[in-house]
Amino acid sequence: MLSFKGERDEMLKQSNIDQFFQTGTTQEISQKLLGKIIVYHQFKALIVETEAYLGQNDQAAHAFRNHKTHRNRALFMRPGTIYIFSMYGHNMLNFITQPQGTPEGILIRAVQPLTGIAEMQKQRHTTGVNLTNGPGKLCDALQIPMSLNTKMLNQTALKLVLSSPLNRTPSKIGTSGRIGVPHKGKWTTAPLRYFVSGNPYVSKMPRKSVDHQFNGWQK
DNA sequence: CACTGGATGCCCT
DNA sequence: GGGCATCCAGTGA
Repeated sequence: MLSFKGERDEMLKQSNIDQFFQTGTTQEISQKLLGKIIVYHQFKALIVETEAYLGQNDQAAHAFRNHKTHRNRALFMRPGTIYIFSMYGHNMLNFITQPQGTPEGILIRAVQPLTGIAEMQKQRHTTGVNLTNGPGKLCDALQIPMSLNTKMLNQTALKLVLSSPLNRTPSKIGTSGRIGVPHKGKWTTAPLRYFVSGNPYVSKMPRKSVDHQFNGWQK
């Protein structure tokens, strides 16, 4: 009985996650993720850069031509599923969007650390923006393991916080083609990468265009 | 700052 | 055995 309210709250949160990841296009959800918070154990960080991958028609997506293997099976699961794959020895964190069976997802490319920064520095053997300004770097910094692949967000230690006083709103959302997608025609140039304009933790953000006062967030 | 090449682990053919 | 949704240190302006 005592746990009833707690369980109800958990179910509410879960249906919020479901809603969030299947309301709107994957491009729209990618932009809504900017300023939301990832929590993993003692680590908290703001999402500042995302990329949309659009399923079976997208030449750059792992699910291109409805390609399904053991490695990418998470893509075909429920919205809010965690998809992690490793490449060149680095883990990459993705969230699944759209109803089950539609293999679209969002790659988290960069975050701005909020808590656990000392531990991140120890883990990464570096400081500053290099802690988390890339998809492999942020998984290393937050120590996100492959074992979370195919798990649901918020059902393990890895949470996504959709509404909190710590969430921020970008002053301006920048777009570009996705990184590392060469020679794929319109899928190379399509503006499917989204970032908080002026945030120093965005990958390849020129030092010159950094907003030193607000890091690209609304006040 | 822009560009380069080597290291790297794991999945797939 | 190849390819990759990367990272880093090195070079040369």
